[in-house]
This record gives sequence, C-alpha cells and structure tokens, in this order.
Amino acid sequence: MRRMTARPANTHQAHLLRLLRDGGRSSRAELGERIQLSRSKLAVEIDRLLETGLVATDGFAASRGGRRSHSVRLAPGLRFLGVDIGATSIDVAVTNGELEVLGHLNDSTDVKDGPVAVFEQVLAMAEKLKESGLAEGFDGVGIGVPGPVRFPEGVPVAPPIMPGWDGFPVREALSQEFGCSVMVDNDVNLMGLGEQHAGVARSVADFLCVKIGTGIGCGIIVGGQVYRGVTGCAGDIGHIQVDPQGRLCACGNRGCLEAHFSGAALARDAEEAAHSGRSAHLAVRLEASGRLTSADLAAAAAAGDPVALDMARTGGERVGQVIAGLVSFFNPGMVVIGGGVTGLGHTLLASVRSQVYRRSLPLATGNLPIVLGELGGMAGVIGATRLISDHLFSPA
Amino acid sequence: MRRMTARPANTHQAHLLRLLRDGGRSSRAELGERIQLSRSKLAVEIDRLLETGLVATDGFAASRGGRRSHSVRLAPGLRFLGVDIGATSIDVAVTNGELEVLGHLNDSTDVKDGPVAVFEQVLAMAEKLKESGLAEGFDGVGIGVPGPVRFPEGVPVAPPIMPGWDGFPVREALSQEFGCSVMVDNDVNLMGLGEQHAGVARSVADFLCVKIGTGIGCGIIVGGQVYRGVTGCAGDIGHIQVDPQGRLCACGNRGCLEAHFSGAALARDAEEAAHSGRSAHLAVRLEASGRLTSADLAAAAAAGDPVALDMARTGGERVGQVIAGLVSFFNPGMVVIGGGVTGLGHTLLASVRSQVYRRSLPLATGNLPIVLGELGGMAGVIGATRLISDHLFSPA
DNA sequence: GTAACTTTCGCCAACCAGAGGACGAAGCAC
DNA sequence: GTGCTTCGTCCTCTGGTTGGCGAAAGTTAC
Repeated sequence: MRRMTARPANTHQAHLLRLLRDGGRSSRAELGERIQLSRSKLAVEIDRLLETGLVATDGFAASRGGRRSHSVRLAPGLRFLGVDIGATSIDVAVTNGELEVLGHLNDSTDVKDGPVAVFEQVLAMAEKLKESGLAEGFDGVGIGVPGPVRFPEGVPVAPPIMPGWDGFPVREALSQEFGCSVMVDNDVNLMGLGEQHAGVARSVADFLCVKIGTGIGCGIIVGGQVYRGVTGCAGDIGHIQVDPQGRLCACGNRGCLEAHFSGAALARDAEEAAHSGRSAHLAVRLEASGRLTSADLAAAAAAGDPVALDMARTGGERVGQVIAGLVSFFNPGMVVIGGGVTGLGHTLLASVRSQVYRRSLPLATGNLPIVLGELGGMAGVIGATRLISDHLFSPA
Repeated sequence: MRRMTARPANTHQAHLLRLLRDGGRSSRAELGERIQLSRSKLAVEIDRLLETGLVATDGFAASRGGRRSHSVRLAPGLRFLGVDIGATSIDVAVTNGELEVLGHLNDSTDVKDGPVAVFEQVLAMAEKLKESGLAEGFDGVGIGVPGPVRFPEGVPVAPPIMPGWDGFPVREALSQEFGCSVMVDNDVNLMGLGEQHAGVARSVADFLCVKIGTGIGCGIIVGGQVYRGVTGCAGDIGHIQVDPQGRLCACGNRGCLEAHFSGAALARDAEEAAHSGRSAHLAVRLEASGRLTSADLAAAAAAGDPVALDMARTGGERVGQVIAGLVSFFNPGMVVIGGGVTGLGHTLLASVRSQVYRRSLPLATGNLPIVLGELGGMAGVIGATRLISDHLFSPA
C-alpha cells in the first residue's frame, strides 16, 4: 500500500483531521458543529481532504431525525508507530489514525548500549509488527527517549543516563530508516501527552505528570500543550534537593530526590534490606531472582511486608515534598503519577497526597486530584503517536 | 477632559494600539511593516481609530528618503493609573498611553487595616496626582495586591497576610470609584509584567520573577504571558521547604523558605543579632531607629558588617536552593530577582547563582541570566498599567 | 539648480475567499 | 400521503487582498 504523503494544506484541514482523530468517524454536520467554519467552506475542505486521500468516506451516519448524512473518517490505512525507549526496556506500538493501539510489543534492552544497537532492536520490533499484518508501513513515527532532547531537531543533548546518545541525530536517522516523518521527545513529556489524550487527564489543560522509573522526571502540560522550556529540559526534577543532609547523588550533590527514591535507588535499598535480614520477604525474592527491582518491592508491599511498606511510605513522602513544591509553584489542575514504581500504588499515593495537602495552599489543593496514570506502560507509546500525529496533522 | 470610552473593535485595531503603545509614534508605513495587513485595510482601521479618538495624528515622521509620512500616536490624553499595594507601602503612578511614568507617589501603609482604609489612601494619592496636573481622570487602573487573586473577577482569595481582604470585590468597587476599567492581580505577577515591558526581561518570553519582600513569591511568564495556574495562585513559593529540620513557620510546617529568608524573617534575625551583640553595626542602627528592616541589613552589608554579609549569603543559598529547583523544573530563559531585599545586591546574587549553577543541569543553566530587576520599586506599578492597557487594548 | 530616483499615500479596479441564505433531496413520524 | 427535520449544494454578497497608478515630497547625482 502506498503511504500517505499528503499533509493538510491549511489550519482548517489540520483542525478537521484532529477532530476526526479524536472524535472518530463523523458526519459533515457533526464536524460543522465542532468547527468554526461555514458549511460551504467546510464542504470544500472535506472534499479536498478526500481528494488527497487523507480521509475517506465511511458509509452513512446514524440519522438524527432527517436526511441521513455520509460519514467521513481518517484514511483507514493510516498507521503510526509509537516507540518508548526506557532505560531498561523498549515499548513499540502501532496505531491507526485514531491512535487506537492495534499491536504492542515490549522488549528489554540496555540504553547504555548506544543508539545504534537500540535502534536495531526497535527496527526489528517494528518489522515484527509489520509481519503480523498490522501495517504495511508507517505514516509517522514518534519516539520517546529517557533524557533531554533538543526538540526541533530531535537530538538528545547531554543525557545523563544515555552515554553515547549525546548529539546522535535520532530524528534524521530514523526518518531515513522508516521513510517517514519522525518526532523525538523526552519520554516523560510523551507520557503526559498520552495520559492527556487517552488517560486520566483527558480534558485537563494544565497538569503535571510525574514519572518515577529508573530516574524521575515531570511532564508539564500548559494550555493543553507540552511545555519544554527554553532549552528543552523543563521537568528535570530528579535532582531537586529533598534533604540538605541526604545521600550523596551521582550528580555530585547531596539529597537529590533521585538518590532517595527512584527505581534504581529503591532496588538498591531493597537488596540492602534483604541482605541485612530486615525483610525476610525481600530476602526470599532476592534468593529467587538474584536481583531486586521496584516490581519486587511492589510485590512485597502488596504482601504486607513492613519494610517494603515503610520504604514506599518514606519514599512517597520525599516525592510528595517535591510535588508539594511544584504544586505551590505551578498550581496545576491535576497531578498524574506514573512509571515503574506505580506498583506501590496506594501506599505511595497516600503519602504523596498527605504531603501535598499539608504543605501547599488550600487554594491550590482544594480541587486537585493526585492520581495514578491510567495507561500504565502504554502511556508513552500512545503519547508518541499523539506527538507525531499532531505534527502531521498541522499545516506543512 | 472627556475620558476615552471607546475600545478597539477588532483584533487588528487592538494590535495597532499595542504597537503604538510599545513602539511610540509611528508612520502608517512603519505600522504596515510590523503588522500582517494590507495597506488598504490598514488605512481603514487607522482611520476608524482616529475617528473614535483612540489615536491622534502627530505631525510628520522623519523622512526615510521619500515623501514624508504623517505620524500617528495614541491619544495624548490617555492616562493609566498603576497601583502597587505592598504589605507596608503603597506605590501609585500615572502614565500616558505609552506607559511612560508621568508621576509617582509612595506612601507607607498597613495592609492589615483592610481594604476600605487602604483604598481611601489610594484614592487620596490618585487625587493628589490629578491635582498636580498630570491627569484629569484615568482611562484604566491596574492594581497589584500581595496575595492570590481570582483574576477574572478581580477578587483576593484567602490571602494569608491580608486579613479582611478575602472576597472583597476590589475590581468592582474601584471600577465604580474611578469610573473606568480596573484589573487586579497579584503584585508578583505585575512585577514580572513590568520587568518584561520596560525592564531586564524585554524580549524574554519565558522567565521567572522572584520577589523577596515581606513574603516571597514568583511571577511566571510563559510565552510572554502571565501564567496564573488553574486557581490563580501559581508562584506561591514562599512555603516550599528548604530544610526538613528548619524553623517553624507561621503556616504550621517546618523549614519554609519564607521562615528563613524574607523581609520579615531577616528583620527579626537582624534585631536578634543586634541584641545579642554579635553585630555592633546593627546594634547602632537598632539604637537609632528602634526597629530594623531589610534596608538596615542591606546598609550593614554594604558597610562590610560580617554578620550582615553572612545573613545575606546564607539567605541567598536558601533562595538559590529553591530557585535551582524551579530552574530544573521550568527551564526558564531568565530569572529576575526583585523586591525589598534586593538591597543586598551582589552578595545575595552571588550565592543564588552559585546554588543554581551547582544544582541544575548545565543544559538549563548554560545560558541563564540570573539578574536583579531593573525597575526597582517601579516594576509593580508599570506592570499594573501594562495589565490594564493589555486589557483595554484588546477587542471588547 | 535641475533631473532622476525613492518613498509614501490615497484611490481604484480586479480578484478571491468565505459567510450565509435559498432550495431541493432525503429521511422520519404520524 | 403530509408535514417536519436534516443534509448538502448552489448562489449571491460582502469584506479584504493585491496590484497598479499618479501625486506629493523628499534625497541624490550631476
């Protein structure tokens, strides 16, 4: 099948494409109600979109009491690829134009192996998805990487946990490889976009999305759009100080949030607790797998292990302290928490909430939901497809 | 003189008015270069503005090598009033349409006396400005208050240091009193607007403006606009924790920034140092005036008093710690520091900078100016007139 | 001092895009 | 079948852009 190469010619067409993406198939009349456009103009633009092949007719719409209208929808062959590269795993998903996930693969990796090795893996996974018949090619690819990105160029800059990625032209290289448009962003921003598109933050314009995985980052959505800061590294909250007398962090400072509470720190603490015999539960798990991860800790906490619960509680307080500061500063409409450690669930959430509600202005916390992400591991890939579709569904 | 009651009829007129405000008198040709509009349309809109009296012709413009063009400017009789209500003082200034300050008054007050008393004072000051012949009336009034404001309605909400102001309809009451449009905002936001309009932050779209006065707040400018958060209390950084084992704060928590470093905290510390005999310099000043303020501390520091210098240094480190967190989170293009304690000047600035540069990502700090505000006490009132002019120079 | 060039301004004609009304077609309810 | 509603197309009208032209008023070159 021939890939779509057309792009909307103007803002009206772009707006229509987004309406169809987010609202699914619609009649012209329905579109007319949602868009600020005269009927004649609307008809012209839809005709043009039909001509370019970006949208297709799709039978009749349900009657609303009068003449039935013809439906239109995004071209059914549209395929977006979402790639979420984590520190230790890769998620790849293929969606249709409406960003519904048609297929999904997860693979473990080590981001430290460098971009060439990782992208070989990504390409293999994409190939597998194609072979399973879900796509014959991709119209656009969105990629999330665990570090700061110079967004316009799609190039990682000085990523702390990704040696070898600094300056690697991810966007350009993959654009060539896939033969289509590619957009690259920080994984946390994409998680925010994902939760906004299809998760808990639907219809929230200003919110924060805190991802606690191997590291800790925060996606910032202002007015429905990702805020990236002037150099693209906004949301880098992992090294905010939570305790002047705290632990020494890899960054050279003391008491960084990430040194106390992140996937890496928790795993280390859990192993320490297992070795020292403070937690029999964790010791058993360590025995079984040889290593401990935050998932083991979550399981131990779920099983009621007091040491694990305590770690979740104190960790939550630390994150809560930082989030309280961010809430005071940013006054968001919602805080979404995601990433690997969400397995700690309500223990974590409870202590975060208690910190925030205690430390921030009532005016800021009065109507502030602090919730876990709804999409789990899919948030990143969905956000990635949202990113690339936003790009493609905007005037060239 | 009759006040201007007209408002721009469309976005083009609004845009023209702002161009004239920010660029001063211009010829039609100059305006044509700066605005996205055809010559004929431009001529029509300018003619309409001339008709309504919002702009006036103003002689010939300097020739650029051809036929001389007629200049237009904002109506010369336009007068805006900027009011900056602090915890202990009031600033009032009158400007022309171009927001040039024509006259300025400063008076001490106590915001705790409540809105009625304070506004009586404000009205008296405005009257005095009128009597000095600077204005015959006001076309718009902007007001800053030291606490959170429900912006659309212009009503303070739950302001911690302004008992009696909660829910007082400032905008409505003063609009009646002055007989013109009034806009109310947090004083810190207005300081940010002021520094953006006429101060160090000209041409910076994303920056933070930290005001350290009686309390501590932070104005957030995103994309050239004030970000107020979902309930209007964004930037309330005074109660971010800087030390879990720190001082007890009035808010009930421990180690709040404001408890360690703010006009009030510094004055208390300075008096303590004077009493205990640790600083002879401060003791002399205490003797002289019976009370110490941050201005005394600044003077002592400037004179080389080691205790005062140490207070400035450690205080700067505390603020710097918080700002470092905000820089990591927000990745601004500039940080402006203002408010009463700016008298501490470079001692303060140096320790803030060292903290931020040490704790935040190089990517975020690489090209990040951390500077003192340029406008001093005038930032608030200029920002206030900017606020109301932005409002009046937008389509009705 | 004069001629040639430049720049601005106002006017007009041609043209184009989009809004909104009119109208017929298509479907539903009774 | 009759009346009502909805849908889609056609057509007109308005507002705005573009480009051209000439007058006015400067500057520069000679």
